[in-house]
Amino acid sequence: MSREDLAEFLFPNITKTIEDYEKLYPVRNLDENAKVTRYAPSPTGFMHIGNFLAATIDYVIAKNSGGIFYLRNEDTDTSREVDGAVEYIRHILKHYQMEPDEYEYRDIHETKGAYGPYIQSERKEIYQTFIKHLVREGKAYPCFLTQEEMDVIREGQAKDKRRIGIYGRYAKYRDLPVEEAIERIKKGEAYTIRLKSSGDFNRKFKFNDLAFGEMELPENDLDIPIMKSKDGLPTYHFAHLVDDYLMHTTHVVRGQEWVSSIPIHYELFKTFGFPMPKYIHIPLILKKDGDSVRKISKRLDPEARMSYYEEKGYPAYALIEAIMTIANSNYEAWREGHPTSSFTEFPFSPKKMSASGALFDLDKLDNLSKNYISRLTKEEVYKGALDWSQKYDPEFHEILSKYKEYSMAIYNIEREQKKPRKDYTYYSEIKEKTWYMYDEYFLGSKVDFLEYDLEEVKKILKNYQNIYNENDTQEEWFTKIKEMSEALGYAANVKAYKENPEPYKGSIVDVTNIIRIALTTLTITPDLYSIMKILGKEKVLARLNNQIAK
RNA sequence: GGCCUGUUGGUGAAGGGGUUUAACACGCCACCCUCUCAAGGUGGUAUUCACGGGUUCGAAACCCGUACAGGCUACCA
Repeated sequence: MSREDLAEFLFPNITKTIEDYEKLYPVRNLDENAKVTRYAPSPTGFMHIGNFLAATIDYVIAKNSGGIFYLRNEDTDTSREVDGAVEYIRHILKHYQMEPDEYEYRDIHETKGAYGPYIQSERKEIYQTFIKHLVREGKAYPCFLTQEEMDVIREGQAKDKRRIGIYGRYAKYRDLPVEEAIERIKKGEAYTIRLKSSGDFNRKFKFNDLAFGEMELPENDLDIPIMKSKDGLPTYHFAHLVDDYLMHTTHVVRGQEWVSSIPIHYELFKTFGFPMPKYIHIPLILKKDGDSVRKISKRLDPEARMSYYEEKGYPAYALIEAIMTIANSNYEAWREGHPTSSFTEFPFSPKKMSASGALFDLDKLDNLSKNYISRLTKEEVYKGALDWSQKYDPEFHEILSKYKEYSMAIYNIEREQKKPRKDYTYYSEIKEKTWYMYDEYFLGSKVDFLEYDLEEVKKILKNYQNIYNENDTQEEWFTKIKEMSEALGYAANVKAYKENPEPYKGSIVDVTNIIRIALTTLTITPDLYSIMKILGKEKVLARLNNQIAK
C-alpha cells in the first residue's frame, strides 16, 4: 500500500485539488501597492487591547494603500468559542470605524467578499485538501501519540534538559507503515495529522520582519500537529498557511508572541512553495505589576479589555489616537499638522514601531479624550452622553432625553471659546459632573455647609436672595456679590484678604462657596453665574429658599 | 533548560558617531491669573542613554561580553 492509499483512506470525501482552489481564488485585482490585511480574532467574547492595536494597524495599512481589510473568524478551537462573540467584534469594529471590506456575519445573515468562507470552521474541506496533498507527498502523517504519552515525553525532555517537542526520535509514528496506520484507525484509535518536518534545528535561516528588520532563526524540526483529532479542524499554523495564501493576504500584523512560531510558518510555506506574506510583529502591550512589567492580561487587568473603554465612555476617536501613538510615536506630530484628517491617512511605518513592549498610558488617553470632548459642539457632547447612557445608565438616559436643550446648555458652559473647558474625560463622567443640575438628583441629596456657621449661612443666602436678579449681566452680578460681601463683613478682594485677614469674617470666596453649596451641594463647579443662568430663576430661588427655611 | 527579542526620564518616545547643555507629547511639582473649579500662562522635572570592556581625536549612537526584562516552548490562538 502506498501513501496515495493512505491519503485516500484518510480523506475519502476530498475530491478537489489545491489547483481547484487556486482557480477559485485568483490573485486579487488590485493596484501594485495595494495591501491586503486581515483581522483574525478567535471568537472568545472579548477583545484584547493588543488585538485592537493589530486591527488598527491592519486597517490603516490597507486603507492607506487602497487595499483590502477583511475579517476572518478563527474558530478552530471549538472549546473556546463563545456565543455572540462575532457580533461583539462586529460592534467594536463599527464603533471604531474600522469596518472590514470582506466578512461573514452569521448573526445578521450578511456576507461580503469573493474569498470566503471567512469562518474557519466552514473551511474544513479546503484545509483537508491541502493536508491530503501533504499526506500523498509523504510530508504529513497520522500520529497516535496520546496525551499521556506526550506528557511522559515532555517530562523526560525537561529532566534531561533537552528541547521540548515532537521531533527526531520522539516522532514515533512518522515512519509507521501505511498498512499499520490504516489498521489502527480502523480500530478506532484517535490520531492527529502531523507535519513531517524536514528542517534541521542547527541550521539557521534569515527572516525579514517589517518591524524588527532582519533576524536569524533556527529551522523548525518539530513535527507539529496540523490537524486535530477531535474534529479534523486544522491548528492555527496550518490555517494561517492555507487562508492567507488563498485569501492573498499581503501583510500579516500580529503580536510579538508569534515570532517564535516563524520557523513553523516558514517551513509550511516552503513545503508548499507558496510565497510568504510580509510580517509585522507588533509590540506587546505591557502592564506594570509592582516592580516588574508583564504582558497586559485580560484576566488581571480590566483595561486589557476593550469593553473597559466602552463602559467608561471614551470616545472612539480618543482610543484610536492613543493606540496610533503606540503604533508610531510620530503620529502625534503628524496629527498636529493634519487635525481633521482621518487616521487612515497617516503614513504608518512598521520600522518606526518600538521593538520593545509598550506600557499603555491611561493618563495620555485621558488627556487625548478630554481634549477631544472639549472641541466637540454641545450637540455632539449631548449625543455622546445620550448614546453612552442608553447602554450603561438607563436612568440618566431618561433624564437626558427629557431635558435636551437644558443639558446642552450645561455642556456649553465655557465651550464656545478658543480655549474651551475640559471637564469631561469620558462620557460616564458627565453625570458625575452635572447631576446637581437636575432636580431629579438634586432634591434627594444632602446639602452640607461644612464648617460654616449655619446662622451666618442663612444670613448670606437671604441677602443674596434679595440682590439676585436673573437678568443681571455677569459683571453686574459680580459687582453685587462684591458689595454684598463687604456689607456683611467679608473681603471683596481675595488678595487683600490673604495679606490682612484680621478685619474680616472671611472673603468673597466664603460667600460664593456658601451660595455654591446651596445651589449645587458642591464647592467645586463651573462658573456660578453660568450655572444660575441655566438653572433659571425658579430653581435658583427654590434652592436658596430650601436652605433658608431649614 | 532551550530558542528568540529587547534595555534612552514617572509614561509614549525622538535621536543611528561631533549641531544633544538628550526633541516633542502626557504626567508630576512650583508660581501667576482667579468667586471655587476647569482651563490658560511661566518655569522646573534624565549631570545622561542597563552595566563592563573595546573601536575612535570624539559614542546614547558601532563591536564584544555580562546582567536584567519580556515572549514562546499545547491536538490555544
